[in-house]
Amino acid sequence: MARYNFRETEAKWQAIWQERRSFVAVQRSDRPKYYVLEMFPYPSGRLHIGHVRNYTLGDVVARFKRAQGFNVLHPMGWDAFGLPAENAAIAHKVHPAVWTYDNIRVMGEQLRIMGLAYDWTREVATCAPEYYRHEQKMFLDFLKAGLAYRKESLVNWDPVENTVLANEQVIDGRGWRPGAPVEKRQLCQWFLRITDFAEELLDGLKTLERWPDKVRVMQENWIGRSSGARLSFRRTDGVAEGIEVFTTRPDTLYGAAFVAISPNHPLAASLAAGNPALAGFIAECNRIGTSEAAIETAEKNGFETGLTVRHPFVEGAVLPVYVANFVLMDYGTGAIFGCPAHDQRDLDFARKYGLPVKAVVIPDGADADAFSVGTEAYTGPGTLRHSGFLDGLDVESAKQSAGERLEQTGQGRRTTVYRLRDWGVSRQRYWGCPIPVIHCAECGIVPVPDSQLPVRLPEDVSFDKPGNPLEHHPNWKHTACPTCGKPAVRETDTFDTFFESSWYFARFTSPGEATRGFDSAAADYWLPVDQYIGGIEHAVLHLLYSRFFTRALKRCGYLAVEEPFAGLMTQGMVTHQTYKDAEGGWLYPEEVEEKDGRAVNIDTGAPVAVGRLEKMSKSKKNVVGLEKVVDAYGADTARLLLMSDSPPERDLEWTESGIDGAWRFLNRLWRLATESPFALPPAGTPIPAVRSAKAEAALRAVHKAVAAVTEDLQKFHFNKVVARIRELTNTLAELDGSGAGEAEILRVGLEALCSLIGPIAPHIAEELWHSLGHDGLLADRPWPGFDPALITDDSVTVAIQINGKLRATITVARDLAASEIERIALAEPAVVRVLQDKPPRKVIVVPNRIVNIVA
RNA sequence: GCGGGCGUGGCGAAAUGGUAGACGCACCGGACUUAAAAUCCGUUGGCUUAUGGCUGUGGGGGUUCAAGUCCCCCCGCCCGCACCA
Repeated sequence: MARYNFRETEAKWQAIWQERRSFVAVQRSDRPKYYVLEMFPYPSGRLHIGHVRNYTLGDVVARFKRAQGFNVLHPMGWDAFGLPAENAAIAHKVHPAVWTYDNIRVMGEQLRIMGLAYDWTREVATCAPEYYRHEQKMFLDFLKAGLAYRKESLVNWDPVENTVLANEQVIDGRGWRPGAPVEKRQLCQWFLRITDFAEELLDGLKTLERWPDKVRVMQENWIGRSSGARLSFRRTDGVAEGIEVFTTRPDTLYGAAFVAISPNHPLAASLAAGNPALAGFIAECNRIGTSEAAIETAEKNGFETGLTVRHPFVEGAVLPVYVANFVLMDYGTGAIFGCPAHDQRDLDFARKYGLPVKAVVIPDGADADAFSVGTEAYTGPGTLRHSGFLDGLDVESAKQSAGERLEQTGQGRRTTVYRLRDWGVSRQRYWGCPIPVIHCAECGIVPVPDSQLPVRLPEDVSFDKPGNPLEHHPNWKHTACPTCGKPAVRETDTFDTFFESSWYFARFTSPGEATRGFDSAAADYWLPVDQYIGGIEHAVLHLLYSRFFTRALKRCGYLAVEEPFAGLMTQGMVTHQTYKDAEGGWLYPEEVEEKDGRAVNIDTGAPVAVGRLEKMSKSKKNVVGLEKVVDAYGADTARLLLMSDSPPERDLEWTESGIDGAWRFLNRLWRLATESPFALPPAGTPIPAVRSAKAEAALRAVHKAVAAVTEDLQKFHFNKVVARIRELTNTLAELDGSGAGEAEILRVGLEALCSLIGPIAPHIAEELWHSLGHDGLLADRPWPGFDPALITDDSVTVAIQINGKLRATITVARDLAASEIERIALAEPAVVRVLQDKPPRKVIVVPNRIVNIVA
């Protein structure tokens, strides 16, 4: 018999699925809907095998849910705007659009050979005007709703990419993609008012029960809610305007020793105008920058301004005002009061500048007068002392009470602040969606009227000069003001590319919709996405932006849901060993072979250093090409390995032996179905009532496997699914046809195996299903059920322990009375031997499971 | 510093508080073969005086008839955030 010919088989079934439109989704009410989505890729070039784990995970879910009777939507598209296209344009003199669409074509082909059950009729590319025109409209709606605004502010500037980055896109002081240190620049930029939703976005996390805790925590931290009070310190120099600070510890106000403002605080700037020394100090602070390394090593420095302010509660008491380098302008009010005894940073500062340290929170059990703070601030619980009206209160009550007093005296109010900043969406680049506004000298900022949408990117564009090509374009930006008709200039900034990915999941519900981004009825039918799958790296970026965007769209009447993704799975990376030659250069896996237990260069024989497991990436050359694997083993084999061994959220190591093992298994399954040593009865032959013990056990194994695989698929325990399928295959392989019913049960078992492995290895499953004599598609078959009576055995193995140690096992009838089990257990030779005639002190019998004898 | 996660054979991993190591990879032995590949069968946590015994889930304690699993303390690794007032 011929080996399994995966090349022919996979191509054949892919063609049939396409021809029969098997995975084209239709809105219908007779089945519950299920929307499964993988984070769509940026078309950057070619996919390697590591990329497709994500898509395979989604595909297994999609195919399983479809078999279970859900109306499944499983679309795919391209997050097609982005800087790499422009960099390629600069490096290779190729137009970004050409480069992008080339990559889409190549990567689309790659996805197709994996046999993924996508509804390709819904494919979208976000760089198409038919797509981005709708987000221009959304932006204008946001503008009307007050959710978009323009302001000048200090922003993150990436000097390599020559563009602004949002806070979320700066990691450790560096740009999120190329990793260049980010600078601060004062620029006029468009922002989306994500902070309007800070509370909702935080509260909404609680409803996302099918999200990993890790992601929820990360978003929680990013939004960063703190409750406290704002209060204004009155100046002693008669200036009416006070210094407003935010604090989470109003209870410690009696321990206040100073007030400090940020070097970027407006007051600091105005004071510096008449004070060269202060101006120098501020310049020094800004020079050091905000990078992590700089912050780590920077000493706490302050500059005494000479200003003093009045204590809010203590008549006559005054505090000095400093400019301090550790006070951030963009958190709270850009000013703090310092309570050295109960804040480590304030303590360090106070010690350095000789400020008083007065403990006002006394730990329970400590002597209020003797308690003092040395080099470590006390931040724990306790009782308020030396604190006027707060004396005797605990910390929580004192916060309350101090807040109330501030409100009563008109000096402040209790409030909540967030770490979250508004989302800056302006980018100074070409390959993005143009921001649809016009700057008119007379009328100011004028939205582009709907009738003039989309604002298309010009096709004739030059990348000769550094900076924004739209800015340099000879005529694109020149236009007439829609309001007054006079010459005006287009906005030349484009949107952050996270704009496109913030609503594509809604576009997929009605991708042909021409008047709006999507049809509301379609969005309301399909959304939220029931299962979203992607990398953890978007925990705060894309996943937070999308949650905000969905709420903003709801406010503007586009759709009804608030949370776009009801379930989220963050898959681990695919890793591979790394190889380096003597010069420290990376080598591809195919350049390395093993010889006498050592890794050597396949051409030169030179020794190769085997490095640690790392995420597959082009830069480390530890990638395995997708076509290479599919050519040698087929898509099913690759899919099987990607689902085996590791649970989805953990990393998966790609190895040659792993792919061999997966390939061996598929061939074993193939042989079992096509080369059985005894003839299978025709499809539909009933299983005889009288059957051999072996046949009976096999039948039960089939039902148990169906039950277990169904449950494990539901829980996304795909590695266990594969184990169950292998187990059943092993059991069926032991049938030799000698006993009554074996042939019928082998057929039933093989049919079940087709169904069970269908979501993972769909091509071979279809082929075997067909070869077993079925005409229809396995993909159209309902998920198999099981007989509950057959998944429990009539006899059970009961473990017998003495003092918790296993001494024997006995096989008894299921649900045998405890007293009977105890009698049998005590008669076991091993038990008798260990007990040596001494009567047991106690016997615990857990029916059908275990007996523990306490001797 | 704060937050989250993890720690089980040579490796990837299983295990509603109830027989630790399912399933696989690798290794070793055997069958088939002139030979190899492929395939099939078998062994494989460690120690041991071996049809048995002891021991074993990062370390230490605790709860329980029974702990990889629950509780407390400690160690190590990974990830995220971080001058956040």
